[in-house]
Amino acid sequence: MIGESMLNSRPNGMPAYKKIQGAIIKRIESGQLKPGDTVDSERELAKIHKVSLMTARHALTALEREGLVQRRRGAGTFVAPPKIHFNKLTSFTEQMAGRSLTACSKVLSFGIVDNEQEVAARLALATDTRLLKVERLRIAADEPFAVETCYLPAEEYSGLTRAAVARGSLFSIIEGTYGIQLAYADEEMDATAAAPATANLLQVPRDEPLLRIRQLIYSTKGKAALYVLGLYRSDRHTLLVRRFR
Amino acid sequence: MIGESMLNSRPNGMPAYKKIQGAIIKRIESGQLKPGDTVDSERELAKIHKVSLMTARHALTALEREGLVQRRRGAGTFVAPPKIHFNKLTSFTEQMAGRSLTACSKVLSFGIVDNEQEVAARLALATDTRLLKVERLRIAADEPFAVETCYLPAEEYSGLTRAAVARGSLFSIIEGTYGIQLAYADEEMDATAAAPATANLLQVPRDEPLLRIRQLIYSTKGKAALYVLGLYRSDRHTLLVRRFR
DNA sequence: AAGTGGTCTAGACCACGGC
DNA sequence: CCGTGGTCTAGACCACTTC
Repeated sequence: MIGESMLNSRPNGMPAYKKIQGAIIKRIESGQLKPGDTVDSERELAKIHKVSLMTARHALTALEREGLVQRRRGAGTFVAPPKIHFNKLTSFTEQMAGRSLTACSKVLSFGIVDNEQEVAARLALATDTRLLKVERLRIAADEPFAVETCYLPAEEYSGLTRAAVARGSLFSIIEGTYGIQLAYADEEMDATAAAPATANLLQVPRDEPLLRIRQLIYSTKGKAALYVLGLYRSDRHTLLVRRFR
Repeated sequence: MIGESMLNSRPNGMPAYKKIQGAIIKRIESGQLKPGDTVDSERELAKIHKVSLMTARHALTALEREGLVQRRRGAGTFVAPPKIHFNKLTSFTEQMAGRSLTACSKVLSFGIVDNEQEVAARLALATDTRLLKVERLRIAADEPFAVETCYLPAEEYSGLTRAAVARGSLFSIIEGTYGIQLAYADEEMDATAAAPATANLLQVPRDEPLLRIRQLIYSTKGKAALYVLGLYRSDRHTLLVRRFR
């Protein structure tokens, strides 16, 4: 079989290891597999899906890094406790959908700026580059819980309207309409006190501690695609991350 | 050569892919490789280190997830900008050493508790389990910048003394003296206002916004090894994380 | 066209865990 | 002991970027 075209065994665009992941995720989400249950071993998965060991292994390794399963040498692979998908870059809309919360956003401002030098620098652009600046209030379960300010290079997203942003997820617009695949985000987190205007928007007292997150989101081409500054109500939002040794 | 013992090609315990990583890291840290420079390709690395493609590939893939290099299909692998080692679980001591800062700690308290039910629950232990509680003030560049409270199952770390904790890194004690390999940490981050006592320790005004991090650190066996609650001066510490889509 | 990373094969041996 | 994950081989084809 050596030398056989990959197209034969993979007519669509989905890699085999992702199919395997999908099958496992489905069994976890449907409740068929509960936390602590053993997942099919590498060898079993290889047989079931008719792939080599390395491919089955790749599927499990990636699932472990996403926190969905836990692997123990000599013992097996087990379903992890149902934590949030840490280390996974997801849009507000996607996150809320995952927790089955009613969520919406209100566009506070929408326009072009060309004098935000720090932001331009972070995006690795000339300091006078025209940037599209969008401020949005994020609301979940009828409570405001974050103010997010996004900056995008105006040239690359020409035609983007306030209405489009108000209607749907910014991520899906970028990935769908503009065909830019987002890859990862470097995030900087610290705490800050709510300024009067922000406090008012979030309906919290002045100087309330807020979680501040600055995201620099990159495309698969390694280019900075957008910059997001978020201020989160700490009583409604805690961030989860997994770090490896 | 099929079937040859692994021991022949790997007399010591270091896997080949880690050796390759080490060689690359060395060239980056010595300045021989600067940000943006191309790293040896998979095929070159395979030849140089006399390993198969999959092994060379494994080395580069892992380095990319640590943020050290950036890979672009069709183009090559490039040295990433010198960000902090996000997503890497490191001890305070290790972090400070990496930034060549003089760092020290002051042990504020050290003793056994058995009534911290929430902590015991997070460690997946009975609510009345005896826990070793260690409070420390972290100081960098002669400025206090964090208060950390660690909880460890007292039974598993019997013999641990206040003097030992004061002297060295808790991580190195756990991994060295007790032979427990730490694997990863799930961290929860939010913002909180400094209580009077905390503000005093950190030399900040009362109610100053602080970054609060709750770490649940796991061993390679998948067991919760310790719980750490940290309060960080936001003006001296921002957390960096990379999230993937 | 040449080179790169992404996916994949069909196996191998090792270290470890649980019975 | 047997099954598990961890490492590894010596290649293959594909999709993509750069020239």
